[in-house]
Amino acid sequence: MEPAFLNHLNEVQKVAVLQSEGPVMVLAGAGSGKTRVLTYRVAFLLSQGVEPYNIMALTFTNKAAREMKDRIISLVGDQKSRSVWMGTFHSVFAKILRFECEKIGYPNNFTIYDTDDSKSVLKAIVKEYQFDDKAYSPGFLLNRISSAKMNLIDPDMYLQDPEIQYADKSANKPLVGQIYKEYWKRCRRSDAMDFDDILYNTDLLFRDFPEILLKYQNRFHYILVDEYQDTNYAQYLIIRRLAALRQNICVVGDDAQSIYAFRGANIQNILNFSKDYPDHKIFKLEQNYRSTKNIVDAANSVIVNNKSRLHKEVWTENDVGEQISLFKSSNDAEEALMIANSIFHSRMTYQMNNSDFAILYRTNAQSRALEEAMRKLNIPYRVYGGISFYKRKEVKDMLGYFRLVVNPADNEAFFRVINYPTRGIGNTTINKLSLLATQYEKPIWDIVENLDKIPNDFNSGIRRRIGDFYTLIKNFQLIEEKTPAYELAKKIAAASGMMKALFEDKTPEGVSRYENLEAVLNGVKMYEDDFATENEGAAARLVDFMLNVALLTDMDEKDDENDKDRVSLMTIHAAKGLEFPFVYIGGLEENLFPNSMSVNSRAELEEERRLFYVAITRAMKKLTLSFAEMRYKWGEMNFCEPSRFIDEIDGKFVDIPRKFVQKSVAANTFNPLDKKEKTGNVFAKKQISNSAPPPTKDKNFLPGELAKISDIAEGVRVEHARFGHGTVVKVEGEGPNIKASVEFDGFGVKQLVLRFARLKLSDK
DNA sequence: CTCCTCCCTTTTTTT
DNA sequence: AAGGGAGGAG
Repeated sequence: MEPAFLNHLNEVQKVAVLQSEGPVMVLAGAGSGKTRVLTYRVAFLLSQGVEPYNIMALTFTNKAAREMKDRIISLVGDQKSRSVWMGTFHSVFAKILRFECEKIGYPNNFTIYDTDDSKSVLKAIVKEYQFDDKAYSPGFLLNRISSAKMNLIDPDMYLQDPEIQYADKSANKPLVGQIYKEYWKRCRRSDAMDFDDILYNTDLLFRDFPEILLKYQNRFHYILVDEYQDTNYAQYLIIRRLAALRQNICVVGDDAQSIYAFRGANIQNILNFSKDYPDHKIFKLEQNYRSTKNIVDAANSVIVNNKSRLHKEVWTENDVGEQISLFKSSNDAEEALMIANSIFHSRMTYQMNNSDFAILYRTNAQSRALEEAMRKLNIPYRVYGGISFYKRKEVKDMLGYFRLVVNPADNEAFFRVINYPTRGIGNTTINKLSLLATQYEKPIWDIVENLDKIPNDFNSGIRRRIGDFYTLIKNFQLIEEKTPAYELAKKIAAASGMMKALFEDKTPEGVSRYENLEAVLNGVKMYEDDFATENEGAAARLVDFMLNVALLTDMDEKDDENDKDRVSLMTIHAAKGLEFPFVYIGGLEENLFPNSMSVNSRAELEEERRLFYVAITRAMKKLTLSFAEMRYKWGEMNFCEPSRFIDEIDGKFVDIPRKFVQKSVAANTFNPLDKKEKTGNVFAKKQISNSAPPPTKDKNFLPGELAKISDIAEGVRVEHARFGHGTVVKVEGEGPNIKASVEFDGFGVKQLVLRFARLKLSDK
């Protein structure tokens, strides 16, 4: 008999859920309930008697996994749902590696290096080899290495591949392969895996050890993958291996929402599905339940501009709803205030909660101005992403101690804590130790451990200090296995001297840092409790906690139950999979969104457009777009052009105030080049003539009007609020910093920054 | 060895 | 705007 909860689904969703055996792909438009299908599928399987530990569900964030789990619990109960393997690719496979990695030469207390650790290793390599640190910046190298690993290319393959070598040589960076090899060696030596290694090594494990693969094939009878369009090659291959035996695999995805190509996501994975599983079934979910007709249609009108996409028609039976609003502001601070104001009023008018609102943006840096505005208007908010809790210095330091206790070979952890709090072991000493480690090809810890057996020139004072540090850490290493995580963490925190150092710092920052340390310890405690629930009361060790914490992001932080009613601020990437009644998208400007890094190729531009599509389709009831004419970047004010994406939305869905169009076109006259491009855009033209009469051509400006910057030229007569009338004698500078020297009648020559001067044209 | 100041780069998105 | 690195004083 079908469980009653299946009545919550529409016909297609239901069929997709009931098709529980064999390969299934669900292609689903935004808001059409794809996560719902996954959730109900798991619930359905459980209700049919499938054992929870036979199901693996991979999601994009830990938060998504947790929400799905809660939902399943509410459908079929706690007992049945608890031991479903649910989580991100990284967290699920890190867990498997913890059990199996000895096969591939890692101890099971391996460390997971985060991006900062990886960069720090790369920086050290470039420095030691005295390579050009401009050409070989850590960020660039990590990108290269990461792409290689995602495509399962190890250093030897990298060095032997003629195409890659040619590309690196042409880019004048022939040494990348060599650095990759050294980086690989050092990670191994430190018993450390970076994010990409988790996938690479999982694939390696399954590739080279068929008996292990078989074990997990027999373990996971049913495999479900969310956001399939964003999987990379390594993830694709792992899934294919695991599913090969039973072929009970269900993937859901939407090619129009693929926004992680920069992280190796490959749309090919969707196309390959049909080839890999000839017996597959495909279901298309095209009815949107989330958004108003206006929003759905506007999103469709944007995405048709992409050439590469699979055919899919998203439609809705929902109300037409309000038109999309467009805000124009003169700078980022004003934009933020407009948005904050609008939230304030909408919340009153429609009797909504703060949590019904979200502000989305392209880059994390944009959150600052928005936060200020929210504070000014006393609107509670939460920023997701940005500087995550686990990236703060004091938190990383504390975790550094934990890491070194759990894995003595972890060099990055060693560097981090050897002299913090300061214990008289300075850079010279650390460099010497580091050099010895490279010479002996050993972790630094081994050098420290055997300092009296190897020749060195440390004086007795330094030896004693190093010895003290060694003893401090060693004592904890010896009891790690037998001590529950929280108890050990508390001891380490106290003995390290960190608690004391920060407790004594009574500055506000110091107090907050101390609180952060307490939060870390609370985190250990909470983890220990969860671990006990999931493992029949077993006590978590610190090593378990560390594996988990390395893969947490602050998207995953649990919301404070008592303080949930906040406006959400996040990047569009982070907003994927979420929905809000009211959505604001800020910073719709050329070179910001689409980002200047992504306007050089069609593929990149199309990804930006998909990102815009994702942003639009987060909105349920009301969408507001916003752009500013000026914005701070790297501490400097810059002029901005409205984003081309605004023009791509069919004008009939957008509410453009009349005065606004005139002003906006006038602003564009500033840059003659851009104007040419704009008028060449049929969409733009049509939109403007649809919504407003053509703007007045203002060659014959009227005296008394505020002058446009382009009008200011040598010889022009102007009027200033304080200095009165005068003649422009010189114009210099560029963009926002254009200055004019004006000879005022009676005040002499003054230099004015035009964007502040508010000059009027004068006929006197 | 430690602490301070100045100068430099950095930001596109994330597990 | 802010954090990290280099360089100098104590």
